[in-house]
Amino acid sequence: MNQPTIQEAIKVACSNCNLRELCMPVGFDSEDMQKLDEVVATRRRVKQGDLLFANGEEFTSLFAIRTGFFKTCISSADGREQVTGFQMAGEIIGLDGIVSDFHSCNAIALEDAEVCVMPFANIEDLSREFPLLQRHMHKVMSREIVRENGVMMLLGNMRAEERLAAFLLNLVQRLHARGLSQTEIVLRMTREEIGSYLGLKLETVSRAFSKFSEEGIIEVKQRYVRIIDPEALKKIFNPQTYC
Amino acid sequence: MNQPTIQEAIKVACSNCNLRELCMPVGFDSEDMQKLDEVVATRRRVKQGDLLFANGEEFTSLFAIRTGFFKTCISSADGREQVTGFQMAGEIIGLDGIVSDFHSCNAIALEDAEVCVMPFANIEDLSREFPLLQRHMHKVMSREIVRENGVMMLLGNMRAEERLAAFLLNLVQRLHARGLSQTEIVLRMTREEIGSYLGLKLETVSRAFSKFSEEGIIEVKQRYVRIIDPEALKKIFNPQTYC
DNA sequence: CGAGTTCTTGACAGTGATCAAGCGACGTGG
DNA sequence: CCACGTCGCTTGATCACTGTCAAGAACTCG
Repeated sequence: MNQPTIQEAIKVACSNCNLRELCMPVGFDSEDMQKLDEVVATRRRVKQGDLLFANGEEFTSLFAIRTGFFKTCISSADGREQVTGFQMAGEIIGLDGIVSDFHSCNAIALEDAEVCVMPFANIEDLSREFPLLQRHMHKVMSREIVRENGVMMLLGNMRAEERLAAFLLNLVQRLHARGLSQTEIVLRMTREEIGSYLGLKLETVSRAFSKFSEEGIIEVKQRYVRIIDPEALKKIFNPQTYC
Repeated sequence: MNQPTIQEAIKVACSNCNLRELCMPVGFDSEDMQKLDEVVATRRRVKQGDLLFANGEEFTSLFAIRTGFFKTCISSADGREQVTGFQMAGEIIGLDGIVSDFHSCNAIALEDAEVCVMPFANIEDLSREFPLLQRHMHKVMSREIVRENGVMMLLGNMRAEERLAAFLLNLVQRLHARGLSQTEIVLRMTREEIGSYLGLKLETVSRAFSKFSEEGIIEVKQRYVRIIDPEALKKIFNPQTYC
């Protein structure tokens, strides 16, 4: 579980990465793009179940996910765990560490993964040189703040089925943005992890899946989920708009 | 409610502001400090109940709170409201707007307030010039992300009394950092607003206050709260550490 | 001083948690 | 390739915390 992960020396450039539009700013000419490649020091592989970083670990780098799927989670002193997010290809992970120079959550790979290691010092240096990169980093952080605002709404105001509907819609939307199906999902996380993210117990998550399935809104078979009636899901998530 | 707020032309400098250490980076020499004064364009007064900015409004500036107390909140399509934070003197408000150039929440003054208007363009320009300022802004955003992670833990895993204990401890700690009492609070928000922040109904908040009061942990009289037994509060918030 | 807002408290209801049992999928090793 | 063990998932029964509804008290502010 805790073993050090393989550090790879392959130096691969953002400039010819097909995920560039997801994790890097757009609008660079090819010359500047070369310089921008310096944000990525190395790549690193993380096996399923392994930590990308852990709570209390020193913060040095942000990570751009190239392949794979992560969860971030925090635990309270008495051992209760809260999943704070699920991250997929093209997303940036590690922002929690900036404020104190130590990570305040665990990042765990839910499937074998590869990340680009971006030393934060490089990011800050290049941000001073390239306003586009500076702006991009600000937007990445602001986006995370806004996402968490939305989660607070989920956790504070929504009922179990609304939360799950919102979760599925968000997931499918992000997967679709990556060229995957708008209707079919293979979940990378357990019912318990979904429940932790949504402030529910795994049984409640399971029951909500079953209910949606009975109502013909989705088809569920373990980790496989097919969305049959996305409008019905949106209606559950957001009743008023549809009344 | 929505009327435009008074824009004041008084140009006041960070360099001789007693809140500088709360909202600005430390370690500047006096010459650089002069330049840093350029982040603040003007000040603005906001009356109790008025909006500092509203959901959907164009984002141009961050605001540093000089005096007063704010809440930020979002509403779902069907009108449910979620308070996403309470902000006090020295704190920065408006980070939600960076990602899309539009604000995604409402910021409402809970008492008459004055803020420093910091055009974001100024902040970005000066951040490129002053690494200390750049680092500071990154930390401010990261701190907000980490704070929201903590709220997710509250909302997802804690029970009503744990949430209220955490809320009171957090509030008193922030007030103490501003030179106010460690034991006495005058709440600026209603039970309903506290409840919204904590994912509870106002009656539940009221009952938790009453329970703490009966147990001799706090003394409550409407908005006035005195913490008699902070250790008991910490124990409620975080049971395991004390067993 | 009075109207309206905020807060408290009680009674009851409902959503989701808890406890429990069994099923199904998957991976490993014989 | 099959048997078996483990882990994850489903489903049922019951319980408890918090929500809802209601009424009245206390406070605030014009």
